[in-house]
Amino acid sequence: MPELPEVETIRRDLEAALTGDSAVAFTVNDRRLMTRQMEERWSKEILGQPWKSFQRTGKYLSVELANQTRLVFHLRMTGQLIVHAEPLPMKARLLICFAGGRALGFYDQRRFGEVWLLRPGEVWRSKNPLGPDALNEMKRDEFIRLVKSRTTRIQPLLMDQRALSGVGNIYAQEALFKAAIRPSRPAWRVTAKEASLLFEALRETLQTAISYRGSSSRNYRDANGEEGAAQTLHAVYRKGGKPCPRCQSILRAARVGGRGSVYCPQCQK
DNA sequence: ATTTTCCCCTGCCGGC
DNA sequence: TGCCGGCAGGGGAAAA
Repeated sequence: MPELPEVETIRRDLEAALTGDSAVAFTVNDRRLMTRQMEERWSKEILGQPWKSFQRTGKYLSVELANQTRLVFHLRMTGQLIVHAEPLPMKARLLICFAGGRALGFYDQRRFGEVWLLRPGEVWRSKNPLGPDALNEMKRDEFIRLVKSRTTRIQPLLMDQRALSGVGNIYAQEALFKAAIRPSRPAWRVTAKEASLLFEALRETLQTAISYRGSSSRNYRDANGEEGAAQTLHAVYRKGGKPCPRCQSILRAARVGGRGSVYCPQCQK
């Protein structure tokens, strides 16, 4: 469930907490995350290197170190990155200890999350390249062209990270509700005007969710271990059977592209 | 090109 | 109360 707003919140937290600090040690508690061989490489390339800058593209969070090595994290469903003032309250899959005394824990109940180490200039995801970031890169005209050019249904398109990156099930459903478009509508049947509205709805949804520090509907936590508040804004996500906040019709739960989706049958056409 | 199914994991929840 | 199947929905791979 960490989508763009949640990853962006964590990015900002880490930037504030760790910029300029350098790792002095780390512990790997889950071999699925990293082989011993990878661990050796990590030791050689990250220890003693100040953490310089923090970037986000889609749902990927990356850190650039002083030697231009990059660490890239993907939290998948249940990953958390939490900064502790001192080590270490619970067992992390990966715990990185910093010179300043802080520690960064990578927690991940379902263990789907991943982390990569990239050398300077190393090519990343050469096949399956990420589409433009939904907030920082995607432009309105390009979005409209994308929507008009595809036959797939609109919700799976919004969630396709090769088409545009950062949008997951929560914000796709919320943006489609705002734009009054049914999640199962074929993308090409969305009019240019509707696509334009959807683009604005999506931006607004993502930006507001960032200002609320993300949605903690399940187990998302920010880098301080605190819940976000954006779940209080959800109109449809996981609200099947409840009344539509706009017209009071009963919201319908369906499966679209193998994922759960909730919409209002009255006001989303 | 698109859709479906399966897989990776674990915890929670509802039904029996 | 306790067990169990289904579900949560990030992604990728393979099959339809």
